[in-house]
Amino acid sequence: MRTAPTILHLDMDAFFASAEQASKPSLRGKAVVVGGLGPRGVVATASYEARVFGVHSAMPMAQARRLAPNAAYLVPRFGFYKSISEQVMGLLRSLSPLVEPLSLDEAFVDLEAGGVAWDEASARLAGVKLRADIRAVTGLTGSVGLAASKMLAKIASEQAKPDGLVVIEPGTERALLGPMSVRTLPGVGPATGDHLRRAGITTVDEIAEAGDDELVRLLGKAHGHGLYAMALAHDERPVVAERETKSVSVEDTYDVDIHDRVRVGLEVQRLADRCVRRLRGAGLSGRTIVLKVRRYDFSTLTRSETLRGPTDDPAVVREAAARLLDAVDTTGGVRLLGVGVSGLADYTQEDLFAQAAGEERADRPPEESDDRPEGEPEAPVERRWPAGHDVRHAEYGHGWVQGSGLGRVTVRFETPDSEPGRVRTFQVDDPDLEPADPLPLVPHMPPPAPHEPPCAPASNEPHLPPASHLPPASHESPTPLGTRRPDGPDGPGTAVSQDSSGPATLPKSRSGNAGGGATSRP
DNA sequence: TCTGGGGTCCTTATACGA
DNA sequence: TCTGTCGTATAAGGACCC
Repeated sequence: MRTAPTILHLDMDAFFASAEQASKPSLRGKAVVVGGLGPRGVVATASYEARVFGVHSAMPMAQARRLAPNAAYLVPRFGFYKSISEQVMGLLRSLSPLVEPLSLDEAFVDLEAGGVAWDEASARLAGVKLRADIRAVTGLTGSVGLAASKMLAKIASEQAKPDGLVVIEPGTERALLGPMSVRTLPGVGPATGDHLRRAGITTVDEIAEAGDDELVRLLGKAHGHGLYAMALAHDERPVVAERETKSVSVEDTYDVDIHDRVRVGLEVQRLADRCVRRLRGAGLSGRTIVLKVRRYDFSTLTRSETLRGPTDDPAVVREAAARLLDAVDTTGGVRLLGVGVSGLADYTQEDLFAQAAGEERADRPPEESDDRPEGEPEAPVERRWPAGHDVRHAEYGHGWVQGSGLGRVTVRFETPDSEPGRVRTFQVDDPDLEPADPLPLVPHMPPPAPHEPPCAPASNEPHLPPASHLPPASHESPTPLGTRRPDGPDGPGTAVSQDSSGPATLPKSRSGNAGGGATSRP
């Protein structure tokens, strides 16, 4: 156990929702819910304003809509979040080479390995600077926990939320942890929590009192030993930078249960192809094919088959998945299907074929293109406008989809550094309207990373000057609410005019940030 | 109106060869 | 040679995490 709080845990605050608010001025200070919008969607992230209504992650979307009917409901844009995440991870890696990302919005950093911190004062300093850098580079806030172990650093960042920093000083861990709920400890979810409660254990102290043997008796060897150690604040897990992938899988939940057996078979084939595409994209192959079926009553079963050797051949995976499906009773309907591959190896069959037998590939079908059901005519390419996605209009410039339906799409025209914009409605097939990449959240980002997706160049739309033309601090909006751009009728009655007088949750100015957040590398 | 998607790890049962 | 045992692989399910 370390003697100084040199493990840092970063957790971005309501990440997806905050990113959307930063990207869309009209949503700042408002309830925003990001998640699946279909009839079976769940909440991925709710903004703090939405949490006031009781909305939280993993809640069914229908329930969220009942609790917060006036919130903005958006579909997740993972590419956008990933590009922000890469900026944040870059900042973390400037602190230490030992960074362990847990997800797009969370990571551990070993500050000692980076040489930037060895005692409490230096660790705190690194945490403070990190938070400032994140704010400057992304415009978003993150919470930081510092402690002598991973578990405690994570608990600290949880306490720091939102937008804070908490240090747990070595020596104070037991006293801090003792009165907390068992659910605080990593690995204790609803089931284990219930299990412990039935045994009369509800606090961390009570786990410690119960003893190692009792925990193992209740929860089994691995879980029991592990939990007992955690309760004593013993956690020696190292920060691990590189984790190798153990499995690759794809799954779909359908808006309505599928009853048609033929259709089930076709869906499984599609999923197998998608899975292989992902597998190949990662340069991997695998031996074990897994089929997952969730039935109408939510009962879930998996069937798996292990091949003699690893494959990344779509035909092989499709056939294995089809065999596995043969052994599953789907009467009553299925709500979810999934295909996965595990037992991964580090090469692709592509390589082997290329080496061994390059010629017999000719008769294989072109597998990349068959996501589309064959026989599908290509003509009726109904353009889809997912809520929250960026668009560009030839005349009105950059905006985002506020909603669509009945052949029309409603767009709000605003950019991360503009005032809240106005709303207009178009036909879904309006030729002047096209999908666009997200704009950067902060004016001219520090190092224009070469691998950055094509969201880099700021708008060249004449009505909305690029952010870099604006004065640094409080600028006048080129399109203040209420002023009109030339011509065009206003949006229809569906447009809700929004009061933006409330304080923005997110910082817009980058006052006094000399380095632009580009921290020096050690 | 219920309950996503992509993972990880653990437990238990079973088969099999030495 | 028969039987029990041990270790390993496989299969299935469950809990948990973000």
